[in-house]
Amino acid sequence: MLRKNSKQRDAIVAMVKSSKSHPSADEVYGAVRKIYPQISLGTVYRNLSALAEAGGITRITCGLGGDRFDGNTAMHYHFQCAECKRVFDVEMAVDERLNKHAAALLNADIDNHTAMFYGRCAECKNIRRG
Amino acid sequence: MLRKNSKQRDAIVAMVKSSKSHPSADEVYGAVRKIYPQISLGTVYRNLSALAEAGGITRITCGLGGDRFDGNTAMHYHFQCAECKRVFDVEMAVDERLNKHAAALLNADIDNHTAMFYGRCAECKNIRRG
DNA sequence: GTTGTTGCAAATCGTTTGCACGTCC
DNA sequence: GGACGTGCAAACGATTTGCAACAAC
Repeated sequence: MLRKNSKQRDAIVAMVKSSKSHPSADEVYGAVRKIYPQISLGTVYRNLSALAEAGGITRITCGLGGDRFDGNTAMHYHFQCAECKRVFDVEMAVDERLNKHAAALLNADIDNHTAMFYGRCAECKNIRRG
Repeated sequence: MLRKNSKQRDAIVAMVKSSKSHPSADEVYGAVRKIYPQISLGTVYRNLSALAEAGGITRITCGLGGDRFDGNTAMHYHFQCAECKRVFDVEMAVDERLNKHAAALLNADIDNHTAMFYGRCAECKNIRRG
C-alpha cells in the first residue's frame, strides 16, 4: 500500500490533517466526496487504514461509535462526550515512561498506549439528559 | 433493566466474575451455554450491556476485535497483544486525579477514563511475526 | 396478571474484500 | 505494461432489535 500516488488519497490526507474534529470514516467520505463525487467508501476505508498503518495519521478507537481519525500524530489523549459523541483533544502531558513501566510489569514489548476520558462535554453537560 | 432475576443472568455474572481472561461476549456465550444450552447470544449481549451499565461488570473497548468484559470493576489499565489479541491487566497505579484535571481543561463533566497499552505479550514477543 | 426477560431471527452498523477496470511510474 | 489504486457491490463480524412465548414478583 501507498506505493503510488492518488488524488483521492491526497484529498483524504488533506481533509484529515486540516480537520480538528476527529472525523469518522463516513465524515471523511462525505467531505472528500464534495471534491471527488465518484469516490467510494471502500477507498476511504482502505486509505485511512493504510495511512494509519504507515503513521501518517492516527486511528482513535473510542467506546462510543466507530473509529475516528486524527491528523495530529503526536501522542495525546482524547475525551469523548457520551451525549454528542464528539471527540476532543485533552491537552495534558503524556507520560511516555508508562510504556516502559507497563512493559516491565508484563514482560511484554509495548509500542504505545492510548487514554480515553468519558463524560459530558461543556456544551452538553447542562442540558437535560435523554 | 435488571428489575427481575434470571438464572441466565446469574450464570453470566458468575462466569465473568470468575474469569480472569477478559472474555468477549462470544466467549461468555460459549461458557454459559454449557449450563444453559438454550441461551441465546442476544440474551448474553443484553445482559452484558445491562450489567456494564449498572456497574456490576466493566466493558473493555479494545482496538483489536470486539469488546471484552471484566468482572473486576476496580479502576485499572489493560494491555492487548497485537499478536494473540488477549487482554491483560496492567498492575499499575491509576491516577484518579487525571479525571479532574481533564475535566478542568475541557470544562466538561468526566466520569472515568481508560488506558490501553498495545504491543506483544511475553509469550508472543519472541515468535516470528506473521 | 403485569411487566421484565428470553430465544430466535432478522436487521443494523461499521468495516473489509473480490473483482474488473483505471491510473501511475 | 505491470503493479498498485479505484469504484462497486457483496460479504463480514460484532452487536442490536422486534416479537411472541415465558418466568418473576
